[in-house]
Amino acid sequence: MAYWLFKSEPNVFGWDDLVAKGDAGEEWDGVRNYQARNNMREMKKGDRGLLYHSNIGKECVGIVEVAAEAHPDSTTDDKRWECVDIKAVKPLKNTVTLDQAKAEPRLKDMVLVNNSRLSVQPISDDEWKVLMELGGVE
DNA sequence: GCCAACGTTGGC
DNA sequence: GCCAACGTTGGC
Repeated sequence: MAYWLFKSEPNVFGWDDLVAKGDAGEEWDGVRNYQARNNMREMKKGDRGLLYHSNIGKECVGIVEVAAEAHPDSTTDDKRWECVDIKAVKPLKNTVTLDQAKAEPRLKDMVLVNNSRLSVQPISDDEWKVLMELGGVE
């Protein structure tokens, strides 16, 4: 199983909004970045990820799951853009802030720390374990 | 609100 | 195919 990190601005679409969507989840549309799109194409149904709040909070807030694999982005007719559906699994007991990630030596290679602008990022198995530990998830 | 970093666009 | 200019993102 692969792990991913999804970024969003909570005042636009945040964790609470995703939770409100329930098991149906939400189409992660609007991504107009090739790297992010390529990452989404790699996703398999059932892959896990974290939702990260940018600007406000700057923290990972909860665990999400890929509910549907890449399909055309319904918000555009441009064939280049695809997106996946994700749903909320459960919130982290402790949110993991960007400062914590930066301060954690085992996360020094995390994409979030080095390229905070990429909106959909891969997380390695090792990084995931550290994040779960920091997040208070057994 | 500012500005640095990055990605994309378009002229050559 | 290169690179300057531009727009956007996101941390501060």
